[in-house]
Amino acid sequence: MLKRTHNCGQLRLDDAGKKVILAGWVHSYRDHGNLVFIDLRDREGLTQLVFDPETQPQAHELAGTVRCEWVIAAKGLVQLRTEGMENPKLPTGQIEVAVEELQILNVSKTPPFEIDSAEKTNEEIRLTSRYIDLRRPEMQHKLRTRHQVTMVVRDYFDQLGFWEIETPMLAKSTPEGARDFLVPSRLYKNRFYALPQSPQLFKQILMVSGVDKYFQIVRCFRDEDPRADRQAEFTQIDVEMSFVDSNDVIGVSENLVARIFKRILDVDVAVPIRRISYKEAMADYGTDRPDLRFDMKLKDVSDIAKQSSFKVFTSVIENAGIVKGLCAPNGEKYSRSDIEKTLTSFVADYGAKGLAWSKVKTENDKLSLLSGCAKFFSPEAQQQIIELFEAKDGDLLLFVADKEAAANKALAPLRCKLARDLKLYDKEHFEFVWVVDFPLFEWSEDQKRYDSLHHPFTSPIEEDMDKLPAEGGFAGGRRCRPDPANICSQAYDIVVNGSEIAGGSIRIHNPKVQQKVFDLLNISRDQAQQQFGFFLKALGYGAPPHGGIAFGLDRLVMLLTGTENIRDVIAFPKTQRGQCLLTDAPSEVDQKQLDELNLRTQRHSHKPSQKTNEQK
RNA sequence: GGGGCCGUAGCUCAAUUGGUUAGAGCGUCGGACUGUCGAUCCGAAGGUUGUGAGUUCGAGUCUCAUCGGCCUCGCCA
Repeated sequence: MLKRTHNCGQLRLDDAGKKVILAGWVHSYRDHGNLVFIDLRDREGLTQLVFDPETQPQAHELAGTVRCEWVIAAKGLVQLRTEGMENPKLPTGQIEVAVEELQILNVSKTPPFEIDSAEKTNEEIRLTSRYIDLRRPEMQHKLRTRHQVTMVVRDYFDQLGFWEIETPMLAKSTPEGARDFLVPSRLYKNRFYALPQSPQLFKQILMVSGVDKYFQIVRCFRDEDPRADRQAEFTQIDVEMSFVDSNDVIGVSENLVARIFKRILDVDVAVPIRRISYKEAMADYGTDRPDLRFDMKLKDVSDIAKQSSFKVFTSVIENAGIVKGLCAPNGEKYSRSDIEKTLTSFVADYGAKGLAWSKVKTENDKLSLLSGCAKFFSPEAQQQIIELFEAKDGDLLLFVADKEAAANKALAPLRCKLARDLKLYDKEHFEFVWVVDFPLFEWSEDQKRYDSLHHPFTSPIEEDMDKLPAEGGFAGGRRCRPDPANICSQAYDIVVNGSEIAGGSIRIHNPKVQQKVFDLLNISRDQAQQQFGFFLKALGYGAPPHGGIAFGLDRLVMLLTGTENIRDVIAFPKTQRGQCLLTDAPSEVDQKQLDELNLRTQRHSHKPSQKTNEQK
């Protein structure tokens, strides 16, 4: 076999005159009868090979038989291309390799889709023949970027004295959180491991162990329905540190983010990254992961609306609801029917019962509200609204009247949709923000109890310790004033362009405080012992104050590569229904395997698993 | 579990109101061709319209079911 001396993206003008050997895939061939050209591709690029029947008849003849995606090696002379024949689209376009010897290393069937037009190809086919899809330069760029990010991460944490430590994949099922993937135990009948939703408890225990600074690039599993930016199997950059407060973790994290964006995209991230409180985020943007590339803040107009004659508004306010809205700059381009069909049905998807609107127009040298719900407002009220939103001629005001949480739920995505439609931001730009001061709990109406907003191991701020319910009178040495709804946590999320890329917190390191949180979450003592006993016990043996954070690697790489689809940044992703189209997992198993695991399935029909796209 | 969009040649798409033998580009195969780079020119092959029922004289088109893909609500401590 000819051993390559260079890759296909490497040769330049300066290399002219060198004898080289290249190897790769036939990207395309152009057979002129006389000359044959082959664009040879590997992950580094394309190089043109030229075969001349006059000088190398043997190689030329063989080249005529070659087809796309065959694997070949070619030995020849690097030469300048004839004048006027350079290809400015290729980095190697100044030169070509005049082949003297050609070896066919392997033939290939005709690929199921053309490499060049794969961008438009049905994803189902791309996933079924993933090995072809991954040959595409765009996909290789994403694989490479992902690799580069993990290398920056490892290098960064190593320099700061962090240790990368692996934690078990076969772990214990936890009652809270997402649905677990279960793995039956062969040695213990009726017992199961769970694949980790995150290494949360292990990393905290590593702090108890004195590891001090831990990180891990780790696979996590949550058995919930996928989305465009979510897979059941995903990767976290998991971090935990001892003897730290929020600012320490935030500092380490934002410097990492800055380094990643600098190294990968040469983008400077201004550090420290600004912070806003959860309360502010919810009030101004209706979500705890606001997209700050554009302004268009939400405003509560309840005070003005309750004096209107609009029944929808007044009755909602009487029932403890609010009227909240936003001002879409130049939103007049939405017609009445756009608003009443498209936008109204958009917010309806998020549970809004309606969408009130009004356009802002200049009349007699004065801004006023026009059409829609304008007629329900007095001229004075209209002026108040215009001032509140700082509305201008041609703007569109949109309102949702509902309970505060419901209004936010509809308005936050509406705000993003409008910004997208109206092109209010630069797609290439990144806007970072820390969201801090989350409440520790939120009331769950379904379950009639409090729920952790972050997770149950998040610590309250010192000042709010005494708002936890009493447990034998103990409240961190202070008197108790139970007020769970108003406990502020030491949690923090970093949000980029409306996407949460990391979240973390300072943890509870006092077993008594931890126990009280479990109590409040209505986790019984028995249950807590059974599920978290090992952890509570560990906290009892000198747990240092500690905290950490976890980054979503997949989403980070999506941002860095400008991808909207998480499957594009995962080499072998699953479909929306959790299938791997390449391998046909999940598949049925032999009865023998089930017997060994002491498992009996409810349906015994053992039809052979269906191959989706068998190649001939 | 709910909602939406989609499924026609290997790939991307077309096919009038339900009406003749389902078309095109790319790819594939064969041939031609002195420098191409999305080569060009000539020719050919390639289809159970995802699957199954139904309505109809007649279904790619309408109805129902089903399978699959994507988006989304719920869900995702």
